[in-house]
Amino acid sequence: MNTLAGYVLALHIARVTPSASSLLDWYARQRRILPWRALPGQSADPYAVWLSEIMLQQTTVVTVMPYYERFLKRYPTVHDLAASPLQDVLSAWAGLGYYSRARNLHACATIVSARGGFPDTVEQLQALPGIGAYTARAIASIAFGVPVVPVDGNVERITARLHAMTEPLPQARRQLDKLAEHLNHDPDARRAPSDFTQALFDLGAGICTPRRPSCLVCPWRNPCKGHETGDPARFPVKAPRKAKPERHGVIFVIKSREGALWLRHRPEKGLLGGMTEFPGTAWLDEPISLVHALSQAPVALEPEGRTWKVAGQIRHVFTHFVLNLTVVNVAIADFSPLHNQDGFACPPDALKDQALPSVMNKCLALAQ
DNA sequence: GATACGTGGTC
DNA sequence: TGACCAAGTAT
Repeated sequence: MNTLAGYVLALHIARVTPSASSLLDWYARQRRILPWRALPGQSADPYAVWLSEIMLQQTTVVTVMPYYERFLKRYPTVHDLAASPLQDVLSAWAGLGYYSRARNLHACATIVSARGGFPDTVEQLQALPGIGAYTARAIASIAFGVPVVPVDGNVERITARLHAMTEPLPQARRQLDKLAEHLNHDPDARRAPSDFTQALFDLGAGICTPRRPSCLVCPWRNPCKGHETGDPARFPVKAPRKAKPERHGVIFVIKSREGALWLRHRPEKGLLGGMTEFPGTAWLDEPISLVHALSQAPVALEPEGRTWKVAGQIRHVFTHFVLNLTVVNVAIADFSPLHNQDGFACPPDALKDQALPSVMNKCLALAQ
């Protein structure tokens, strides 16, 4: 950092110095009870903290809750998770999104189980699959009492508001990291790393919220420059996002007389990596003609006894594109003609154990 | 640094 | 209705 930038930064920090003790006092009264969170005076279980942190990446607490409970019941320890086949883990993760998390979760569990437990330093944690700069610091501070501040969306928002930062994200990220780190210079924060980290999360989730922050009851209202501007909700400033392109495809829900469905596994990497899907065309920028698509069905649709029908269309929004799928129902006597195709027959009662992502459940719902 | 990577809820 | 948002990571 050059001298001028350093000077400007020092000036900001000198002007905005919230006290850790006021936040910790607020947290002692207002802390949320969460299943992965230790009660006051107890120490957190690293496995529970890790599992919750991975699930909570870009995902709300409400969404995570039932998945977390199910996972903990199914995999009580990291060793149980490590011993499970990846497909079972993907099935348990299905619907939660960002499926590389589930693949990395399993890989991480294997390593941790083999070494006999989680490491307790930021550096060693961050070397594990699926654990980046944020999660390593979250686990280290919450589970092991290491005095570091994990910078997630909450901490970014709180910090950007404290300093009324006008530099837009994501460019401002490096500067926000620096400013957030200074929160930890307060000895009161360093004395209680676990509580301080979780207090920041709760402040971000309950008070310093994205849309309508409740500044009147905020323990850090006083030094907050964002509050001083009268419109704290405009921080952090964000760069405009790019428009999502549309993609199109046709998908076949092929059902046998006995009610079994023909499924296949997606490639291990990339979009919905390792998840289960119905066979179909590639997803392309332009709509594909139905006639052309039908020729790509895994089974010929002509012979007597096989019927097909367009069930309808589904529209599904992914992170970086919008997918339009035409769902075609195909009725077939049995799966013998598909024997050499890429895929497998799934009996009705085995469907719940499949790793079907939400987009595929949407197709299934339409087909039935 | 930019891009790929899901989903469901809210206003 | 659509745009934004949620405890980010890997490449």
